[in-house]
Amino acid sequence: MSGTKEEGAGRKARGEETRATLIEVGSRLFAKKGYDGVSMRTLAAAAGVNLATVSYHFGGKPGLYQAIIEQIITVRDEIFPRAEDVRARLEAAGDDIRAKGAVTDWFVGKLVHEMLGHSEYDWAAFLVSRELAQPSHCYHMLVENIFNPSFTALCVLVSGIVGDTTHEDTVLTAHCIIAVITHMLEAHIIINQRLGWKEFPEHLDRLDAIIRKRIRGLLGLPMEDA
Amino acid sequence: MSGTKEEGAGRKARGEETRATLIEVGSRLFAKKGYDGVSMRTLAAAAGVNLATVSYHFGGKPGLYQAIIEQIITVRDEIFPRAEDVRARLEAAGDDIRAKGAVTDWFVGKLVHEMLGHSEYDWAAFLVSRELAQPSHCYHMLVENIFNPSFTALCVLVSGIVGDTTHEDTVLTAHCIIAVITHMLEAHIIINQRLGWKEFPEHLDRLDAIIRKRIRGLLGLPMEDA
DNA sequence: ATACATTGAACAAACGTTTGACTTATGATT
DNA sequence: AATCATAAGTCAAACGTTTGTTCAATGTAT
Repeated sequence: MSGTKEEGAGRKARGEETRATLIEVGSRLFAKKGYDGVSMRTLAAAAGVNLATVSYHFGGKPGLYQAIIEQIITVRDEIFPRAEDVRARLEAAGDDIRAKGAVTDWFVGKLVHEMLGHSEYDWAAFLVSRELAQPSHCYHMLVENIFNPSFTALCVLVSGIVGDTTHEDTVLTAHCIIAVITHMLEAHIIINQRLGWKEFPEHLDRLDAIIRKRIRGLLGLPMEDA
Repeated sequence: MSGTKEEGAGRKARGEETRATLIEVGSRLFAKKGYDGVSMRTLAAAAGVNLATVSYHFGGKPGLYQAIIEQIITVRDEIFPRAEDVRARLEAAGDDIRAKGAVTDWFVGKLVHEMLGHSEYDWAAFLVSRELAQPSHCYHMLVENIFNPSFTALCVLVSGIVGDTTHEDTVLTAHCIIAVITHMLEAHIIINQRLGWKEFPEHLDRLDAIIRKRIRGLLGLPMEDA
């Protein structure tokens, strides 16, 4: 009776629904067109609210964008594996190379499903990855709360798989893995066109299998799990 | 006496130098801030010319952007290996796996040096790669003249190295290689910071060696050339 | 009655574009 | 050789829109 999500909003959360709508519509628009490519009027119209409503709730355009980033930060752990989990699985795997391969598969599989599948967070990943090439006023917040924790988890995986190597090798290899996932996101239009696919989610198993195989090879693991 | 490039411009090429300056300054600015993030006034000021000069030479903002894209297209072959060259080298390599590795090294090395080294074209690669995630009115021109020819060359390499496999595997593996190079470009700020480097060009040999190794692994080649 | 939410109207600033006058090499005419 | 008409290039100023933001008025549940 109290708070039905979609409609109603009977009692106290009258404006809370508007906030949520603006964050959702805004993140999709900003991800697709870029921060400067979206005007407040376009955004308000797409969300079905008045122009002034955005400024009322978020204080302005930068405020809405920051609210979107902050919301993404709160769900980071649902998208990206945590360093402790990676460490635990690696310790359980020990020196068994097949078990190590399984840890890699788990890691990559989670990224593929959360970032390339039709999860709630596909636009979020798109938006965040753009900040790398075109930093905004939220960049430092993202470095602290998204990029660095995710990178740490990835480094734990890489150094656990490839063993002793140089710091440079670990860092760059970790970024190779990020590269593959984010590129599939950014270039999904032309990739789907070249494969004759319509969208990734319909072929997620094939996509997952191929990416997993290539990242295994990249890490020096056996590419087939025979 | 006739046409000294930098200064003078005594005779007929009075405006030709301005055009070149605007294309160079424009490509750097568009690459860094995005099309919508650069105003005509900012651009004109950065180039040291009057605001109206841009419209005079290129007809407007979209005209300048298109001129930049067209100039990039003319130098594509200096950046990206051509499909015929890849095919020729692969045929010369035959079934020797070490020779195949050398072809891969040549391919990747060229990309690393042209796109990540301080070549003339580093900003061009940055600008073009953004079109994948955020297509402009020049997108189809880029697909025809840059993306498709480059992708074809890459597919020749991939299918020549990994042998018979599915079409999906070839396409996605080719994109994995593109992914690594373009990501190093897009994320160069945070990568350099994490490595304690200042800029890629100062460490190009290390960068080249590590990327080469990882892409060899990704393709199922031996990672060390022992 | 009160506090929160939404609305249409207006604001100054910045946007891309256009205009007309001024400057300057070039090529034909004297 | 000196002169002049022409065309190309540059510039300051203004054009009409669109931008993000603000404000006073209205609506609405508690």
